[in-house]
Amino acid sequence: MTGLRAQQKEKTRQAIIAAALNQLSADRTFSSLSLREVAREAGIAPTSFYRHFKDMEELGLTLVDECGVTLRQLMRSARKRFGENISIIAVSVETFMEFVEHNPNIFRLLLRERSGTSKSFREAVAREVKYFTVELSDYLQQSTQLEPALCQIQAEALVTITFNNGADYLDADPVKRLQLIATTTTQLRFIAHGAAAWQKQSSAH
Amino acid sequence: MTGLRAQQKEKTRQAIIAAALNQLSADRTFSSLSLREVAREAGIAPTSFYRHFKDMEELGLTLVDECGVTLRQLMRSARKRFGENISIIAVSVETFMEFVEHNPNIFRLLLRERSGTSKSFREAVAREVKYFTVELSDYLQQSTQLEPALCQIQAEALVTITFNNGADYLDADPVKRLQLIATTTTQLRFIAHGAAAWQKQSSAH
DNA sequence: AATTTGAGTGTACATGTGTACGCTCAAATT
DNA sequence: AATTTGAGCGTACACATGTACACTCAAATT
Repeated sequence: MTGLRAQQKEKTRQAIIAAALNQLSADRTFSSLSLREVAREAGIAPTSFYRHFKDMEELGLTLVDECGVTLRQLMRSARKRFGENISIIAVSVETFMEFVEHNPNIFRLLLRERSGTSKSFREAVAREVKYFTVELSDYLQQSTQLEPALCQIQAEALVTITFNNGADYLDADPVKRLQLIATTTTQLRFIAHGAAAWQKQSSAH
Repeated sequence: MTGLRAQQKEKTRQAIIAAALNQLSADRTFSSLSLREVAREAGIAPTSFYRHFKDMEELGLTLVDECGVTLRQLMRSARKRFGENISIIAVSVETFMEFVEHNPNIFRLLLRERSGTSKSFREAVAREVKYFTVELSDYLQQSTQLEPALCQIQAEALVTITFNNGADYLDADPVKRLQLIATTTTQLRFIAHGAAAWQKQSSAH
């Protein structure tokens, strides 16, 4: 009892999402997309759009949420790859950059709307980044024995660096991409090292 | 021989710039501004705009450049405040956040157009960030004796962290702002500490 | 079999946009 | 004093947008 009707609806809903994602590129902000254009590419009349989303904004928030799901899957897969003969930092960076490489448009959406025009967008992105940060902070806490507050600050720095280098990765050629992975890894190690030293120093004050 | 005519022109040119800056706010991207609207606020006819700028894009690039000038002035003043009884990291963070506080709209412009739609915009912002990074890297090199490559990577990380926390600073209330200054300072120290340790470790390999 | 529902359509409209074109008239140049 | 220049104006146009409204017609419900 799938509901043949509901099935079709879901199908065009996906077509709308796909059309929007497809139009998000290096030179297209989400807010520069038009309802009509998205509808056109999805193969429906402009007014049919409203059967699925109240707004372009509602569509955008859906995309951000979808992105969050993908990112969390990614993190799970990263944890699986860790432990053989590769450090947690290296595997995280590599996995993240793979994500960027395979989902450039949706990553660009996150990147832009993080400091974008719509408050609910900014909040949605902040939420996704927070998931990312909290899980990392928890991981650091159990694996490094550092103070919670320190883990939190450290995690925030790690995420910031990774996220931003991801942005550069988007526009880089293959050679530059390898360099970027190396640079990012080094910068993350700076932070990890510095945080550990910080705790030692302050507890031995 | 100022040219009374040229004086007037400069005046309306500044009016255009002021109007654009004024319209850039938390919920207005540069690309969402319209020529007509800017002209309206500047008190001129839409078509008069073209006497001053070829494009909205040309206006935007002018704003970015103006921002660069302001930023460099800021860095000079930061260096003057250093050395009394405050560390270079602390004074840099404070100065930067002051800049953000006093020029929220222009900082938002930088922030957004960095990953924005127009290539020439992205390049212009990248150029300004690079000035910032290079000067910092030079400073690190002469004051810490670390390898040039290491200084460069370190400077990039420092700038990334500062820039991003500046973005959060924009939307924060006064209490959160003080916290942010403290957090940022700590994160920068992590990096500085980590970079120094990195060099020791690798030279003693 | 009769009725209700709702996804998708097509038409229509008001609004805002960038910019082409020809004008004015005061400042600058000759 | 005569001429040139150019900042600013007003009109006009073609175009794209969001969405209101009344519709169809097949699937779902009764």
